[in-house]
Amino acid sequence: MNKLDYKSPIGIVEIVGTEEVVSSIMFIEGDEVSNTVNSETPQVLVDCSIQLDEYFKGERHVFSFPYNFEGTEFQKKVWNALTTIPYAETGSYKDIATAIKNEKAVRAVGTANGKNRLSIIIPCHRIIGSNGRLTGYAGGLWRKDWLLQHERSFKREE
Amino acid sequence: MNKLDYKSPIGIVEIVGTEEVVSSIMFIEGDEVSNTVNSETPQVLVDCSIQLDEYFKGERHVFSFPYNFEGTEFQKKVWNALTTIPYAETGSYKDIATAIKNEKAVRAVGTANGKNRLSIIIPCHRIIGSNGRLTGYAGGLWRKDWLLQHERSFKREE
DNA sequence: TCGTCCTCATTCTTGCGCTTATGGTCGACA
DNA sequence: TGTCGACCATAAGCGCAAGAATGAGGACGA
Repeated sequence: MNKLDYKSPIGIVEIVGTEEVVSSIMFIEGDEVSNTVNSETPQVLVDCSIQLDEYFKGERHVFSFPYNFEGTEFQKKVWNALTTIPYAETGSYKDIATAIKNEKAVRAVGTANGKNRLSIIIPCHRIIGSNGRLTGYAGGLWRKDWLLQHERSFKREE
Repeated sequence: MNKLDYKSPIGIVEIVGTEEVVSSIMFIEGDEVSNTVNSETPQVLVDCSIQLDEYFKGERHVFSFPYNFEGTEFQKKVWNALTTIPYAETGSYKDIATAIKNEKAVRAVGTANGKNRLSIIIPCHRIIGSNGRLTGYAGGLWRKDWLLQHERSFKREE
């Protein structure tokens, strides 16, 4: 597996993938970059890091590079539903449950959410509790909070 | 479990049992007696060792003290069949298989035979191959051979 | 005498199914 | 606010059952 680290304002992001697709984008501990770009780094990983950089600058609201996620049927449905939430907006776990026609599977949605390996791209951070609380985030609640505020500050006027 | 060692001409025999019945009589390695008679030794174990001594002297052909064996239904049938073979005589594995009305279970008889824990009392040593070979014995083939010759030399004239 | 195949209860090994515990929830109620 | 019960997919823990391997044999052919 090829790896490439991107240094974001809120920590190192490790990008993992094959020659053709990105399979994992995760915040990792520490503040040192271990995997830098070299002659063997697949172009897709470089593209990903560039788009992430644009995202953190507030310039990019939508991503477009090849990625794939693997999981159970249920998880895929949840993750696909997540991508329908627009930039800077939020939805509740129940909204997702309803969207995939399994209204009572709110907790299962939470679990599937936590299994997502494509941070930021699949916007887990836009899912909050029905009461407005953040409730949880694999990368840490403070990052979830930061990401939401970041998106709101760069929201396009309509 | 109470234990008592008996020193036979062909090695130490370990007698194991409760206060009332003997449950195991096995040849063990080494030539030193570890468990000797003391005030706590159940009478049944002492009786057993006495009868074994008589057997090894050629004086006893039939045993009579309380013992019990545990095993599957099949094993019990095999072991019961074994006890019908008279002193100094032999039978084949097939004979036993036939006796328990399971003629083709010759190998299974061999396996059950090997699981017997009451050496000498249940005369595994009297079972030999159809071709006359000894084929096997948990305590070692040389002991099987010795026991058979021993019994033949003390066989009662009829 | 040696090798091959047949046969049987047991034990060991796997794998599947069921049960239980666990979460990034929600809603009602106090 | 805090507590509590309900609801859902996973993961992990168990139990049981089917399959493979084993062994103290026997019959047969080379």
